[in-house]
Amino acid sequence: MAGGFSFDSLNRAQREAVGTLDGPVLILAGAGTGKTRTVTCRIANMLEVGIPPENLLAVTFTNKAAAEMRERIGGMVGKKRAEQMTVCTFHSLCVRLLRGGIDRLGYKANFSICTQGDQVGIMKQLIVRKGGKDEKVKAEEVLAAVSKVKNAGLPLDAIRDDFFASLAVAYQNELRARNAVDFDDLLLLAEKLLREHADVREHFRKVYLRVTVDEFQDTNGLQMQLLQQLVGKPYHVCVVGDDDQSIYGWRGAESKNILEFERFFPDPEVIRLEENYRSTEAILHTANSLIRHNAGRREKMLRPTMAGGEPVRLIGMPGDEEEAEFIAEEILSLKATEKRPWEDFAVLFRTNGQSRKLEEALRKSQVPYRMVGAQSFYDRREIKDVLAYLEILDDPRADVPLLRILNSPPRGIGQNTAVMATDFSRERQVSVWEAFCDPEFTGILSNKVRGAIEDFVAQVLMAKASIDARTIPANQVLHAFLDEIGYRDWLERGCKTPEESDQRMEAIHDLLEELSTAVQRGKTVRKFLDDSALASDREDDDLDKKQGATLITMHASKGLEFPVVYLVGLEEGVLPHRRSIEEGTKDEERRLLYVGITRAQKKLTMTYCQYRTKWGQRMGCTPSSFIREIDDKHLLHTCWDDIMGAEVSDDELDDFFGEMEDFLKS
DNA sequence: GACTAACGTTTTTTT
DNA sequence: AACGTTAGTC
Repeated sequence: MAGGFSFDSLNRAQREAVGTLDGPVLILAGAGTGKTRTVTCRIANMLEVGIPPENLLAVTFTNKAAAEMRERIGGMVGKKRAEQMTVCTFHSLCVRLLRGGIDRLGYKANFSICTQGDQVGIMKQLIVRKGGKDEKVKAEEVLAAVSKVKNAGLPLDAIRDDFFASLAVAYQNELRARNAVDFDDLLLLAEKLLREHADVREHFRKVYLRVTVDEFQDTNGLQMQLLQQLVGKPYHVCVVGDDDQSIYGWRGAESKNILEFERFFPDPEVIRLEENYRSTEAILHTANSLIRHNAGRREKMLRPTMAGGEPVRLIGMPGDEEEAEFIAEEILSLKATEKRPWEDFAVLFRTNGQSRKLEEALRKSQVPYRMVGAQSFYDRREIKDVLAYLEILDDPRADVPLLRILNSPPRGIGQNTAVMATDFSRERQVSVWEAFCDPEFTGILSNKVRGAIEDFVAQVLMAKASIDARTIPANQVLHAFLDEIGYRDWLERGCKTPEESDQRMEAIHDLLEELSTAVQRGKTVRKFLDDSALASDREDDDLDKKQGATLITMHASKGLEFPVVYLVGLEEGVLPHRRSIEEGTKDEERRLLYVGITRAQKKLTMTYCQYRTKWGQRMGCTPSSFIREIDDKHLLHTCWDDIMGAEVSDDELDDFFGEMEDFLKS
């Protein structure tokens, strides 16, 4: 084959998938069945048969997955062609569509993207405005309801609770007034744009002749509708997924999309990848025996290619402290006895809160580790602030970032002034910035506040002019601006420890660095901001660059694999999570455990505790109900006492001999 | 408007 | 236990 890659190493099903390029294709790819390899080969094949790269669209679940996929395809067919393809998430794709056409939907093209934090901030204000100070409704709860109806394609007044519904409407008006959209709006508006404007739709259908969607089990109803708008006859669309790994139902994901794919795209070629190359028979048997208990699956069998293997261990621990210490100590000893690098080990947990004890134990045992997920780099306050400033310098009429940084650092423009400015801007249908520049507004303020606003406006205009002139790189202008307004000083003063201060300064430095490379590569500031808003990736996000054992949530572990895996906290209320029991979504928790189990290649250990410390209080635990469902053919059920009992006696023996030696010497 | 002290709340998972 | 929010003070 010409392109420097061949299909020789693929099995029959994989080869069929790679060779079937026309019409709708549904690839059901169980865990560890070489899905990524198959998909990348399939796309490489499209390029090989002469389909131009710019006509290919591949949608992934995360930006990181997108970068990886592009990389791998680049390795097969050359970097240049890989870079001409569109590989991105649904959300990034929507930004791309909307930057060009959102004006047709009544928004201005320079719309801002609200992240979670922005949304919560806006909603909190609205709750106070509409319900009073003592209103105890939680912003997150209302937003969850809003998100749910948006993703279901329902109008906002479909929310049952009247107060919630009125907040939802107010929230949407607020976004609209600030020319901002949230994550759901990106999908909603892009779908609307394609549906209502035939010329736009036809344009993109001609651009994206072949569409591939990865992790299809995690798409929601809205994304499915978007896909339908995007793909016209003869439906050259390929979706890849595994309904057993659908773990984002709480975000609106509908495994219905995969179960009823043929309803949307008739008569698809259905290809099953069932041969597992990742895990031992013992691990796969354990996984299969668990997932059997879910109803309404696309029945499939994961067939092991590695017979036998070590039995899966299930260990009962006294408490979460012992659980963490046990794992830390065992990693330490396995590293020595089995000559494994730290990177071979992963500890998977249900909630981020469980990581603290594990981190402490690993630190104590001096096991290097890397935390994946947790607080996103882009969610850190200083990062959000700096990005807000950058957005202001790009376009000061953006209300959301302006209100964010209006008084950070304090410059005499407080809450009251902010409220007055937003009220004025709402009445006049202008941005807050324009209110600031309007003498009719500044005229009603005290001399002191007016002066503060005028100074601020002047500072921003000065820096903006410098950015627009493009003689000095944007990162340098921003850097100088932050120092001029005293942002870094202020931030540093607010830090309690020197370490905290170092961390925050470093984060800002890293961001400016990122901006610098982005600008050098010819990206606009706007594009940089868009990418940042949608980036889930952390700091030096490349997992491979960091060394150490991996600490990760089960959700974030999807798509990864490790030779040695620990699944902790198999307790009722933790996994399955208490809330899933209340809401009757235990099936999803079962899939989550299934995902966790199938991350393991060689050695799997699951643990549960008798008690767990929660909010500084010791709480009793009962083992997870899932434990009963697991077949014990390859299972070794022990407890901490048994294992430690043996080791303690060894230690005691050592002590005994040590004392004897001392005695003899004396 | 800014700073401090006590208070209450929290922990599902993420684009 | 740790964080963010709120009330009270300067």
